[in-house]
Amino acid sequence: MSRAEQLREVFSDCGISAALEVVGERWSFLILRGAFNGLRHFEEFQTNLGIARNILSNRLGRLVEHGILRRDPDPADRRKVTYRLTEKGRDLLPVLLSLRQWGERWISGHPSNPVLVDRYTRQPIAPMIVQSADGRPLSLRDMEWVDRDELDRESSAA
Amino acid sequence: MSRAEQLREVFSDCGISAALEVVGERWSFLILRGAFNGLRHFEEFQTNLGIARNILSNRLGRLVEHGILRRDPDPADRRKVTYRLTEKGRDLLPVLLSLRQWGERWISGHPSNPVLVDRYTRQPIAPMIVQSADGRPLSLRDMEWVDRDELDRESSAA
DNA sequence: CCCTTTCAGTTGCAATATGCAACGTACTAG
DNA sequence: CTAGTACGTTGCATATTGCAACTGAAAGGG
Repeated sequence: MSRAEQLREVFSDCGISAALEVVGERWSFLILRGAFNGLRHFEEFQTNLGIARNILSNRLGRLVEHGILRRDPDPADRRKVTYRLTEKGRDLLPVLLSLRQWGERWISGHPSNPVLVDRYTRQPIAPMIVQSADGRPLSLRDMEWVDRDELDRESSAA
Repeated sequence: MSRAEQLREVFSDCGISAALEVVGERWSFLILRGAFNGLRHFEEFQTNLGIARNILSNRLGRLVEHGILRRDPDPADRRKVTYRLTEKGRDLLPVLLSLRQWGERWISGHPSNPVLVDRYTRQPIAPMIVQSADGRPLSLRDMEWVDRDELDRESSAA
């Protein structure tokens, strides 16, 4: 095992590096965004994203491997292949929306199109926020990083 | 709107690609994770992440350029440089936490260390979820992608 | 059936990005 | 004055990405 691989091993204890191993490559998020917006087929992804065909092929394959997309032949047209989100893939929505809202606020400076709305009230969804276990919004100064063992000791001491 | 029109509209304008321009490169998220966990100095990032020095230098520079980190000389030791999150950087916390929680749930399979807790209740923060404007949790089938102009027409028609 | 087009890739090669080890420069500690 | 620390930079090797052309299977039309 190389030094780089060792380090990756050590830090894969953090969910972020674990997640990035799977969806951290270039184009992965944009492909997922496409999938959330209803893209299904290779040619749709390719023309809409403008991604190189070999890279698209590679990324779709990897997302399928990791169980984020499901790859099914189209029964109506046997040339076509349908890629769709699995539950694991759909569960990435908070990540995509957080990223999108941040980009809207700090980079592009205006809301994106299309808008994700509550189907019934027709209101756009709320900004993604960090909340306490009982649902209060928290800002960074209301929070603290605590070592897991330390936290266990605290609660057993109480 | 026809399906073809939908597809044309899907990528016209999206905060995700804007955000990825800035924080989408390899290591950027891990550097930010480090910053949120209290890393301040070049050598700290380097030894903790195991990232190559030239890449670290490049990424820190880019994050500073984009106003996500602030770079200050240390007044006590003029060899040292302090990198710290700006408000723009701190506002990436929902992205980092969503990603982390997804990685914990679907990849690593267990909670990461350290834990982010409510400073006062000592409870770990809640999972990141998508909510309606009035705070109800929403699942994907409660939501819908709508074109902005279309949404405006809906509300003026009502 | 034959010809053309569509779909989902693959291949070869050029351009970028990343990784590693060694080096440089400024500063600090002793 | 010397050794060590902090923050990089440089040169070179490897890996990833991008592009254009090509393939093969399967419609679709006449």
